[in-house]
Amino acid sequence: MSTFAFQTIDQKWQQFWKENQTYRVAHNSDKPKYYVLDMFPYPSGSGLHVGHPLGYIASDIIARYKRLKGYNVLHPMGFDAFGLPAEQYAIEHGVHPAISTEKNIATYRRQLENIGFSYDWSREIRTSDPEYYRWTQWIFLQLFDSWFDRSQQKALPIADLEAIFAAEGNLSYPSPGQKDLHFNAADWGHYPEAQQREILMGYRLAFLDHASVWWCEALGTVLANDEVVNGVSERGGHPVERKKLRQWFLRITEYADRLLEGLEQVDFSDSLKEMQRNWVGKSYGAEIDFEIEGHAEKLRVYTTRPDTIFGVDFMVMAPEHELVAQITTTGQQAEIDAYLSYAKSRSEVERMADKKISGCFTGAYAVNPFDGRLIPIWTAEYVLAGYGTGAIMAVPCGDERDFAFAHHFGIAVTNILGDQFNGEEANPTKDGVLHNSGFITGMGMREGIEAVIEALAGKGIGKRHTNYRMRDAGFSRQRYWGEPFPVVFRENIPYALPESELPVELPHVDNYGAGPDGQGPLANLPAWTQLPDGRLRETNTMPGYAGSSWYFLRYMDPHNETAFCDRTISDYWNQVDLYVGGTEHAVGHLLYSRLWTKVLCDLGHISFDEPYKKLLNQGKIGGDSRLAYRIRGTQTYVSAGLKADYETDEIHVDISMVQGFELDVEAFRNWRPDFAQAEFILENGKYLCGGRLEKMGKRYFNVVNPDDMVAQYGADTFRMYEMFLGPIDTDKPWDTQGIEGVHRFLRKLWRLFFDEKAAKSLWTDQAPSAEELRVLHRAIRKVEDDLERLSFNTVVSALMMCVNDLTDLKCSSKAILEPLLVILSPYAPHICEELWQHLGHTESIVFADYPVWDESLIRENTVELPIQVNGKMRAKITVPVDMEEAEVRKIALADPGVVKFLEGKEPKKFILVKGRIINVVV
RNA sequence: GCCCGAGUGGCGGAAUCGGUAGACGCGUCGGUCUCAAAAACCGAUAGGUUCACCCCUGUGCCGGUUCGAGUCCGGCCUCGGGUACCA
Repeated sequence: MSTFAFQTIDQKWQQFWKENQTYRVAHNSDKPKYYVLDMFPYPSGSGLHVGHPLGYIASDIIARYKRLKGYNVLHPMGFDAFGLPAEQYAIEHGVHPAISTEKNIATYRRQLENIGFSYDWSREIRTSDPEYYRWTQWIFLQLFDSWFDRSQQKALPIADLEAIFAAEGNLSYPSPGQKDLHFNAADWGHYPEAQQREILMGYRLAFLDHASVWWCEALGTVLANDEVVNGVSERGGHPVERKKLRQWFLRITEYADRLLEGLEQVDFSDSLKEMQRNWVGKSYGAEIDFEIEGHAEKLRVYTTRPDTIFGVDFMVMAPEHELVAQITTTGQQAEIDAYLSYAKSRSEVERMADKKISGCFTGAYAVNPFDGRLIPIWTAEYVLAGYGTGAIMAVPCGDERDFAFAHHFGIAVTNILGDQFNGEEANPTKDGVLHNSGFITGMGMREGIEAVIEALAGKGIGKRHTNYRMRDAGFSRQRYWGEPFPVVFRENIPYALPESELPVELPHVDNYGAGPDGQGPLANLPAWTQLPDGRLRETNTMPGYAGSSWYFLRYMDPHNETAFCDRTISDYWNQVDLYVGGTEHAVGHLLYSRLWTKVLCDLGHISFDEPYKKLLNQGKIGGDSRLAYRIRGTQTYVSAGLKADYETDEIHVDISMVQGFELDVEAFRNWRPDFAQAEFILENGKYLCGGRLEKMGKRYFNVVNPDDMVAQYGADTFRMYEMFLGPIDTDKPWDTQGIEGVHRFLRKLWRLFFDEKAAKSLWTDQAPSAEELRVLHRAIRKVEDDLERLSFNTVVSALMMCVNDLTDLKCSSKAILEPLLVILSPYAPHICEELWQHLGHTESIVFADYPVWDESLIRENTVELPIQVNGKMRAKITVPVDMEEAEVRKIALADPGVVKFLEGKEPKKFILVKGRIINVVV
C-alpha cells in the first residue's frame, strides 16, 4: 500500500464516512455552533458540470476547517425540487415530475458524493416532499393570518387587527390595499362577514388581489410578458389582451424599510446590497394635487423635485390613467383614442426595446398652484402606470426625458436654472440656485424642496411622500408542479384550512395542460377541487421561491412532525454563519427569504430576523470551447493558423475530441454523420482548433463533467484545483490542463510519506529541525489567515510551497507530517485520512485538533534588508534581527552597492520602517 | 445612460497595513532516466542589453501625493456584471 492509489482511497473513505456517519451533528453540544450553508440546487436533467461544485467545495472546506477548530458544524444539503423544467418535461414526455425529479436527485447525490463533501445527509430535504411542503403551507397560513402594524413596524396576528377594528375602526390603521377606506367601530360591527373579510384582505401579508396580466383567449392561458410579441402571442400569433385576474401576492412592500435597514447588519458584498437597495428603490419627494381647469377632479403627481415646480411646462399621465378618459376634450377625442389603442397593443418588452418618443395632448389644462399658469396635460407611454401616481409634472429644463419630449412636440421650455441651463440639454443638478421661480427664486435647490413642500402642505394640496419601486410579490402560478395553497373558497371568499388538514397534498394528474379560464392544471380535477360540503380548493400553486424561502430553518430540525422547527433548536443553530451561492438570486430568493424570516421572527416563531449573517457569492466557471473552421460551402476544414486565407464557418467541436488544440480528426469524422466526409487542411501535420471562452453548456460542446475529473485525478485533486483556479468570487475559465499541477502536488505529498520504489514508509520519530518547524508553522499561519478571509486559492499555493520546502529538507519527522495533514485535510480529506491512518491513528482526522502556530518558531535570526538610495533598490544586506539601528546604518552605508550610488555625498536622511526597510536619501 | 467591479509575464493568478512586483501553478525551453518515447523527477523562464555580472524599462493611459505607489488622490481608456423611460 505504498503507491498513491487515489481511486481506492477515495472510495474507501467515502464509504467509511457514510458507514460511521462521521458528519452527523446534533444540536445539543457544548461547542460553539457554526452553520455553513450552500444554496441548494434545482436538480436538472443534465447533472452537474465542473462549474456547479465550486461553491460547494468552498463551503465544505470551511465546514471541515471549522470542525477542526472545535466548532459544532451544521453543514446540510437538499434539493429545490419543485419547478418549471420538470413540468415542461412532463408535458413533452408524459413522465410525472415526481419521477423525473427523483431520478435527477439520485444523479446529483451520486455526483456530490463523488467529491467527498462532509454533509450531514440525514438532514437532506426536498421541497416537493409533503412532509416538507406541509410546513411551507403552514408558513403561508402565518402570512395569511397576519398584517403589518406600521407604528410598530412588525407583523401581528390578524385577530389583533379584528379586535382593533371592533374597538376603534381603522382610522389609525389605514389599509395598504384600499387607501381611501375609513370606518369606525360601529361601521365595522354592521359590515356583513363578506365585507369584513374583504377589508381584512387589504391588510393580510398574503392576500388575493386583481392584477393585470396578458390573457390569450385562443390558447386559454395567461402569458408572461416575454411570451407576447407585437401584441400577439409568440406561439401561434393569436391576439392577446390585458385582463385582470385574481392572484395571490405577498405584501413585501410593507417590509421595504425593514429590508433596507437589515442590510446594515449583514455581511453581503457592496454590489449585492446595492442590487437589493435598487430593487426596493426608495425615493423621497412629494405628492402634489394639481387642479384641472373645468373639472372637479385633481391630478395627483409624484415628484422627487418639488423645487422645480415653477419650471413645469406640461403634465403627463400614463395611458392607463383613469383620468385620461374623463378630461379629454371633444376636439382631441379621436386622436386620444387612436393613441390609447396603440399604447395598449404594445407589450412592456416592446416598450423597452423601442423607446421612440410618443404621446398625445388631451386638450385639458392643469393649473400651477403658485403662479396660476395653465399647463397642458398629455398622455404618453414614457410615464408608467405602476410607479408613483402614474402621472408626472414635466420639467424639461431639469429632466432629460421631459426635455426630449418637449423638443419632439415643440413645447416651449421655461428656464429656472439661469445660466446652468444651455437650452441644448436638460440639467438634472440638485446643487444649483433657483431662478425665475416665484417665492423660491434665489434659494438653493435642496432648500427649495423643503420650502415648496411646506407651502403645498399649507395650501392642503401636497405633502411629503416616500415612494418605492418595489411591488408586492406575485405568489400564484397556473402550474402543477408546486405547493398547493391551503385555502378553500366558500361563496368566493377565501378561508384558510385548519392546521390539522395540512399538508394539502398535490394530487396526481394525467394531463399537465392548462385548466379553464387561466387556471392551472389542478382545475381539471373536479374531484379534487370540489369538496363534499361545496367548498372549492384554490387551483393555483405556489411559485418556485416558496420552498426555498425557509429551507435553512428546516435543516435544523428536519424530521419534526409537530413544528416547522423547534424553537429551542432554532435558537441554538440561529443564523446561517456563512451562506454560499451565486449572484443570480440577489434580488429574488435572497429578498424573499429575508422577508419570511422577518415575519416568522415578528410572530415569535424564531429569534432572529435576518437569515444569513455572511454571504459569499462564488463566481462562474466558464467553458473553454474548441472551434473548427469549415470552408464555406464545402466539407473541408482548415487548421486555425491557415484560416485567414479562406471564408469559413465556425463549428463547435466536442472538447473530448481535442488534446490542447489538436483535433482528433478520426473522432471528428465519427462524431456525427454529416462530418463523416470531412477533409482537413493541416498545418505541420496537425489540425489545430481555435479556442474561445464562453458559458459552459451543452450547445457549445464544452461541458466538463466532475465525474470524469474525479475518475482521472481523484476527488482531492479536483477539490484543490477548483479552489486553485482563482479567487472564489470572480468568474474564471476552466482549464483541464492545469489540473496536472495539483495532482503532482498530491503525489509529492505522498512521496513525503512513502518511498514508492522501495515500497517503504519514510516517517520517523525524529525531532524536527528548526527549519522544518519554521516551514510548517508558516503554513499553519497562512492557511488559517487565508481561510478566515475566505481566500481559498492562496491557501493552495501556501500548502504547495510547504510541501516543496519539506521535500527539499527531506523532512521525515512525524511531528511535522501530522500537523501538515491536519491543515491540508479540509482541501484533500481522502488522502489525509489515508495517511493519518498510516501514521497509526485509529480515529478519523475529522476529530483532530487544528494545530496552533508559534510565532517564535517562525521568526528568523537574521533579516535581509533591501537598501534603497533615493527610492531605488541598490543593495541587500543580511543582519541579525535585533541589531541596533545605528549599526545597521553603518553596514548599509559601507555596502559597495550603496557607496557607488552615494557618489561621495553625505546622506541627508534615513528612513527606517519596522526595522526592515532602509531608504538612504542623498 | 446610471450604479458597482476589474485591468499585473505566453496563460490562471500572488503581493493581507504604501515598503524586494511576478509567489504558487500551467505552458515553453533545457537536463536526468531510457535503445527510444511517454511518465516521473531536476533546472531555467517579465522585457531590453549582455558570455555573464551589472544596468535600464516595466502592474491599461496621463498627471499628482510620498524617501518610496500595482496599492492612495484627480482625470481618461478598455473590459466584465447589474439595472433602466422609476419622475
